[in-house]
Amino acid sequence: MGTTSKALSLLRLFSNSQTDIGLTELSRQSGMNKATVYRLMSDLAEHGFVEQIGPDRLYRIGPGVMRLAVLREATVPLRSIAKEHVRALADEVGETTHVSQVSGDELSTLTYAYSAKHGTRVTMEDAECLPFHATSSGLAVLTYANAALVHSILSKPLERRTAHTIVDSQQIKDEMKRIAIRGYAESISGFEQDVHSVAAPIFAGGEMVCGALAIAAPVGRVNEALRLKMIDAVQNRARMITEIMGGAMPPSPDPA
Amino acid sequence: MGTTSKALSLLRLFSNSQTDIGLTELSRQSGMNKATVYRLMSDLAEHGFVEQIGPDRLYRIGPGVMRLAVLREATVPLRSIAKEHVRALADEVGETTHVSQVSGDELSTLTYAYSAKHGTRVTMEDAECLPFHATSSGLAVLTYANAALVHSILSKPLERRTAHTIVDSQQIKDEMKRIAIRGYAESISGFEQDVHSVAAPIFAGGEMVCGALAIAAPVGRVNEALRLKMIDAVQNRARMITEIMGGAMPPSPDPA
DNA sequence: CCATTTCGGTTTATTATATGAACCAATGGT
DNA sequence: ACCATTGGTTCATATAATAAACCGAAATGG
Repeated sequence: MGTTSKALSLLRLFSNSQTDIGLTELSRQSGMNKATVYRLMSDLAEHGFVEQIGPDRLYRIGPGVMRLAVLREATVPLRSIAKEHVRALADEVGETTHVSQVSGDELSTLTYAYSAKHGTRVTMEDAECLPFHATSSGLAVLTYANAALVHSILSKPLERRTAHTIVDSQQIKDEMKRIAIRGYAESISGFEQDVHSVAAPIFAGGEMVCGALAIAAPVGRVNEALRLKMIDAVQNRARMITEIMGGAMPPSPDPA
Repeated sequence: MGTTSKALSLLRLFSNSQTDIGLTELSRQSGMNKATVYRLMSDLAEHGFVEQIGPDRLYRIGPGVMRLAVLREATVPLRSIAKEHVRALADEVGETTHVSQVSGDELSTLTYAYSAKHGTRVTMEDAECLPFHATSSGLAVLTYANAALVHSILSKPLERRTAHTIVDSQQIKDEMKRIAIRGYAESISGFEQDVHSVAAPIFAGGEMVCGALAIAAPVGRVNEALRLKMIDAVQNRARMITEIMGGAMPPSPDPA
């Protein structure tokens, strides 16, 4: 692996459950030598990708990423567009909604919204990485992703998140065929227990899938009426976002 | 220079006036060999920091930075806080406002807001890099920055942006002393012709300056009444943001 | 319509750079 | 007082980065 890749892979260790990490801990989790990590982190810090904070010199994501993010949004405004629609969709169906985004072989939450309609709701975290095989968003994306990404995901062993998680790659492929025909993906307790979610893909710049829009509700609340409403609403909204992003949904495959 | 630094420095070439750059162009502008740039960009692309787009394979900032940015905001929510106050301040004084953020030895626009009050206004661009010596925001930040940053900025030759730009480092230092006493910085046509701006520093996590809040108005519109209003308003708002960010303004130096 | 330039990408011998074990100094807990 | 950790540093060794030349494809232009 190249030196640059090593440096960038260190950034993957940061998450909302681990926002501040020390030098030794980074070394441990990455498996790299402490001296190496030190130099790499120094390079990253020099460019504002991380910063060191507090008396114990923990690292955290730095301000430099904000400039790039603002620039990214000025070029491809997925997040700002998604924010509006996620809000509107949450109000429309009265459940938690979110948009996630593909980056390489990762899928991460870009923005989400809660509905005030019910006292109980599915809760979300910022910048969470979602598994492709265990979430409706992941399956929606995977269905329309290029063969390289599909292979990359399905060739590795699939983590069992709950008793309902599908961990057999062939079953995933079969499900993808059905999703391609229906136009939406569905997951019942596949990622988190008691969460029922539906998702539809978002395309940008032609027929390239760039993410997914999803609705997540507590399993107990999803009767058939709500389910149909969720499916209908999520597809409509996803189509709207796709259109604004200058994307196009590829035609449904011939069911024959 | 380390390999990682070289890779990251390539990202600096992207700006709102140059969002998509080809391989050869990157090589030219960075001064690095084309093969080197190719490999570095491949590494960056692998991690989603850049992506290649279109038939001519131009590079642009990739989706991967969004995950980090969302994570950063979840940790240090400067942008989301700034957005509200920038909006409120623009409405309050009827002029363009913006918040910029320090990252290493760069200062970049984080968010801005226009006022609908007047037909003419100062316009802004996303993610623009501001010179420390020629903008009120830059001077506000520099005044409270650590000695290393001050030296780093003032030891290089200062670019003359307009006929009014101060390019003498000693004059900048003198001005910084005045700013420290007054608590705000002011620049009249120092960056762009016909723009009069005032700025106040924002602190986070103790007495560390992390950026600045500024108001920019057309020179012709700034009479003494408006000027005083701008100065008062920008300082008040900056204090509010600082407080929310858990920061503290260092005490004014003894005028003696 | 052919010649030329420019593009993104690739190869390979050379060389500069990254690496990691051992080592410090400082801090904190027992 | 001691041991275990921490962040950070050193330097001989080994590995990975580099740059010139090259390739095929696609524009460019006479």
